[in-house]
Amino acid sequence: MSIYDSLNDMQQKAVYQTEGPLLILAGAGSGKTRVLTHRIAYLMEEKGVNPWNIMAITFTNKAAKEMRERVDQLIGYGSESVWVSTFHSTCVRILRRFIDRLGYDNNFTIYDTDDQKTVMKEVCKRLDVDTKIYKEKNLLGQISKAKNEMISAEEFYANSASDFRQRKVAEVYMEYEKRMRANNALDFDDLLLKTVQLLENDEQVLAYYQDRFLYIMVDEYQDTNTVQFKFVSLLARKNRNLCVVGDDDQSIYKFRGANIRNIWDFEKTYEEAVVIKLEQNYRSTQNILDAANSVIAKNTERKEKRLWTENGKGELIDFHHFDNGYEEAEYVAYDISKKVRKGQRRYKDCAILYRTNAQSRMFEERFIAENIPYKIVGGVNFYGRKEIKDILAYLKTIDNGRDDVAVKRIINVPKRGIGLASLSKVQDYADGRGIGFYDALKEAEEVPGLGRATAKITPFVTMIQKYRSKLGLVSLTDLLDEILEETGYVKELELEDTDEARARIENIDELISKLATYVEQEETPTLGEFLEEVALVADIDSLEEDSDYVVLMTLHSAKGLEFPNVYLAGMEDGLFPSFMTITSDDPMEIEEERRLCYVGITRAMEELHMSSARMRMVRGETQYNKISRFVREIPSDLFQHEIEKEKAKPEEKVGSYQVAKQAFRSKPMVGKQFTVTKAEKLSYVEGDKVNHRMFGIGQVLNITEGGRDYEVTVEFEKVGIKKMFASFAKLEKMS
DNA sequence: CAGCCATATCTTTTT
DNA sequence: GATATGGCTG
Repeated sequence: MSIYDSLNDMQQKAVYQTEGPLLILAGAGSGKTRVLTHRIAYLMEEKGVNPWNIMAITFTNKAAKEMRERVDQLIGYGSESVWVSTFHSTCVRILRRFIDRLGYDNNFTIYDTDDQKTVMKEVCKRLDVDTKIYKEKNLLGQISKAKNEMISAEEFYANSASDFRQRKVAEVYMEYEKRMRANNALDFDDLLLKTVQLLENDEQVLAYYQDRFLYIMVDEYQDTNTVQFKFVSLLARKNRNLCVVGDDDQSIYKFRGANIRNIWDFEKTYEEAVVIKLEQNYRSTQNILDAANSVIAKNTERKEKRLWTENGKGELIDFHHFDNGYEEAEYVAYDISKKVRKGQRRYKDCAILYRTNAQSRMFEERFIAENIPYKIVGGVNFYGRKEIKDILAYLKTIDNGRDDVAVKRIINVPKRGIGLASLSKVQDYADGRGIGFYDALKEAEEVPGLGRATAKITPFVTMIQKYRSKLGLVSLTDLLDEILEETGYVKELELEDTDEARARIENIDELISKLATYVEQEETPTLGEFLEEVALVADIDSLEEDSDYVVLMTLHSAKGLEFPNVYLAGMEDGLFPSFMTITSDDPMEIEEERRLCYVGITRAMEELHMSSARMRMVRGETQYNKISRFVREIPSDLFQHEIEKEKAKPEEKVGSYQVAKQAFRSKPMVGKQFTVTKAEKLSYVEGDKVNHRMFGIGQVLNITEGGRDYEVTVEFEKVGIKKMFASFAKLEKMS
């Protein structure tokens, strides 16, 4: 009796296939982590492979941690030497050691999205880029895309000669790179990109890692992008023992550069590859799998798989159509507390999954009212909070004096009376001398025109220098305490005496204990390493098994998780699938959305609920959405109740109630609203066909005269009924 | 220079 | 509806 006997035939085959390229197509819930962990165990125990010659790469820290724990349980020795980590931390480890060969300093800092934005703002200012036309976020998106495709700033520039806009973006890209380098900082994309550059340009380093990682395993392969693909290929080129695990039906990160072709073309890239399909599902009931299968079957391009299970049929799917989002939240809250009260479920058995983070708010409000413990994953990341970023910026400044973004963030926090004018003088001085911002601060008295501000800057510099000299002498926790004490950061919040300030203090306390935990864990804790760890955590990593709360998160965050009882909320056309994908010309977009739905359904083990709302507030405007097409793709005999047919004439639904409510609401504002531009007369009337630049063609159902503007209700062919202000909507009448 | 108020934009998803 | 940004004033 060996540990491998508990695996099914296909799983065993995957475990025993240790040599050469291997593609494991693992359907949802088919035990792929089991296979990977057993495979690692098998390599060590039966094949005598040294643990440090094995590498397993995942996307999240949570997955990495889980894998390591399970290998530990399986073999109980040597597992700590197996290299199990995420793409990003793997790269950081490599770069910390060798990035000096690319001309960077080895103690580079990692910039998150916020920091990138700050840099981008400066870039735009410097290059005189009109951020009304070229949005910072958009520019960063283009740069990120280029980096994911391994296009350097220089190449981008060379390719942009013909297009004015592209040329502008190229200039921004170059300046952005220049600043990142000056700050000795890398963004998330750089971590991968620089590592690949290093491996490509430095034979020594490449050979070192190729000989180190003799067996490579990659989890969630369907979500790898071009750089990640390149990274893995380079490492595996010599020994070719590359095992990738994934499910093309769960590829949901295209927007982040993931290339589903990587998994589709694996057999072309590695001609000798062995392919193994895992289709037996151990997670869900047959009904849930049937629903998932029928939805995903609508996709045209995919590797055929059909999940089956030995579990019973189980319960039917529960679908509800509510009038609005409040009722939806109310029902879910009620249903969960009922089940907990009856002892059928614990809170942690239940998860609410939605398309957009914004949807979490209503559930949150309801759960607070009903006293249901909950945890929201995603949204504003803990490390994205203002107070946390401020304090981390202090630590970063102390750790790496070249991190201008960090210095600028805190130089006037708490208020020291150092304003923008002074800062730009310092910046000019720094630019003129070709030195960093912080170094310029050190020479404040040399900076022309600073005047009185010098006296405010000097104490700040002295303080930072003091802490810097203390590094390594006092413990990190003491250092942080001193900083908080000396700057008066917490004291200021205490004086504020608001709920918000108290929440911020709590967050700071949590950061303190995180630092303390880190210091305890590590043999030789360093500030730099702590900052790095912090930079690479995702929110999902914080999910704890042992606490009992309902989990709320986006469908994206839910990938890889499972819950006995799942609620898929907001199943509406326009929300899920989103307008963007409905109106897109590219049919692949809706397919990606459908895969997301497939991911959602397959999270459920025993019970699956779905719900839609007829009316929903989205960014301050009311939308009337139809039931999601995905719901209708599920055979009706899988539902507990019959789902209403689509209304032929949806006009009734808008009805008099809506008009009356609208008139009522706009009345008190009438007086002053007349000053606002209001079209004298609209070019269309009820019943006309109109065109909207986003939503396409539709028919005008209703026009209401509000105080400020006409409110027009239109039923669009693609996205359903929308209510909009005439002056914003810019509807064009069609003949 | 800091605090207040008006406006604009957001909503797809995140390592 | 909520938040980030920009402009204005004290």
